[in-house]
Amino acid sequence: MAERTIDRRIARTRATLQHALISLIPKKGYEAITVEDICDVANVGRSTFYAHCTGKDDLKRRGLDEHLRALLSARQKEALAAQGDGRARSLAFSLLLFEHARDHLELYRALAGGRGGEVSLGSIREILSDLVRAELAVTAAKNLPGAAPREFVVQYVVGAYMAVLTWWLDRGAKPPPAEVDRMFRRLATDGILAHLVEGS
Amino acid sequence: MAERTIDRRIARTRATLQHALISLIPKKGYEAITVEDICDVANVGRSTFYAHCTGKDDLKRRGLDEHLRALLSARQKEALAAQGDGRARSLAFSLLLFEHARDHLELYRALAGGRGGEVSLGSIREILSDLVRAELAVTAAKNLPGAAPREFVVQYVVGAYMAVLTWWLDRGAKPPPAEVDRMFRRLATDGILAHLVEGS
DNA sequence: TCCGATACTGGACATGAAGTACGGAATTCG
DNA sequence: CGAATTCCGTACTTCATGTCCAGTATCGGA
Repeated sequence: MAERTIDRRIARTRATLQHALISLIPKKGYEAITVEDICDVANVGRSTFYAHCTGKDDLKRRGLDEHLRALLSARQKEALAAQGDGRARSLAFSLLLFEHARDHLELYRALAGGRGGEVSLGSIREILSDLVRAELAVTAAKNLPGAAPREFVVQYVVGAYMAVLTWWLDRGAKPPPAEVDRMFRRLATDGILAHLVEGS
Repeated sequence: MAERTIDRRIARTRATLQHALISLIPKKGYEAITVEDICDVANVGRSTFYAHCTGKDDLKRRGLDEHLRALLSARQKEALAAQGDGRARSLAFSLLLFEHARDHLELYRALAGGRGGEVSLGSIREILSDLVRAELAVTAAKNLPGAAPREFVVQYVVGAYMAVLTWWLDRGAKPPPAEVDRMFRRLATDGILAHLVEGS
């Protein structure tokens, strides 16, 4: 309502700043980047920078949120399609996110890979936690006595996934998403024991 | 060889600085802490601080390393004992680290819990990766075709463990270490599927 | 016990980044 | 085209970092 059509200058500046930040992260590492660096690369005055966001973290968060929104909508569609299919595949987010990461490799590598990724990984982690939590709520009717609490399982799965994702990204996203997805879901559902004894 | 007996003044100063940092983290969060804050709490001149370490991160790392060394030696003993037993228990580090964390709750909560934990978690993550890697090298003779690469499994397991550990710490380490250890190792070895259908 | 060596004090200083403020130039929208 | 908005560039304040140094306290060895 408030913002009908965004001024082209604003859009340009924001996009330029985003791109500048992303391009800077692999070179210096997120922590070492200064606001002046970003403005320098983007050819934008520092005053202008502060007119758009309150700092480095803010800029990063905006960019990440924007891209994750796209993934979320895709995930929504997938979920609906799976419901139509009759039964949703477990850990459905996995393949989706792997593919999304591959499609925006530079972005993800900058945001989540190696050093300096901790900040934005928090956002992804939370979103994933919600997805897994919802999925477990359907699959596991209630907490069995003696079993691990649901939140425990959520943390377990999401933590494992995040680790695998960043590892995959750091190594250049070599194996195709489908394969990485298969490996992850196999480990998660059947455990490492099954993985060790059987082969495929 | 070089440092026979450490000067008492040095030992005092270092310990005081460590304690000051630890006590500050829960209040302000690691990122917001300044060197002056630490010196203020510790009643130590800033010059003195820089005579001992190069900065905030350095101080933190030293403290963590020191405490992890203790754990490592314990782990070594455990590993030897298990070998004498005939067969080492899988994921042996789990119980050990949970117990160690409980015994140094404040330290771990400050270092690994909530916000500001990302820095030092890196150290723990690396150490754990080494342990798991070594364990897998024994258990899984070689990479089966079609199976996930060993490093993939390592990242998976360590990521899951770190997530569970920080979750446990953030919630006050309520369940006893033995129970958390059991839940984790069950999930890791048998997968979440087994956890969902069976109870215990 | 005493003395040389070593570590701490406390303050001054340089550096560099974070934010803020504002007049004038450029661009956009209607 | 004209009014409104945005951007530029510069200057300024604030704050934390890191270094340096002379004086003082404390330690370890003889």
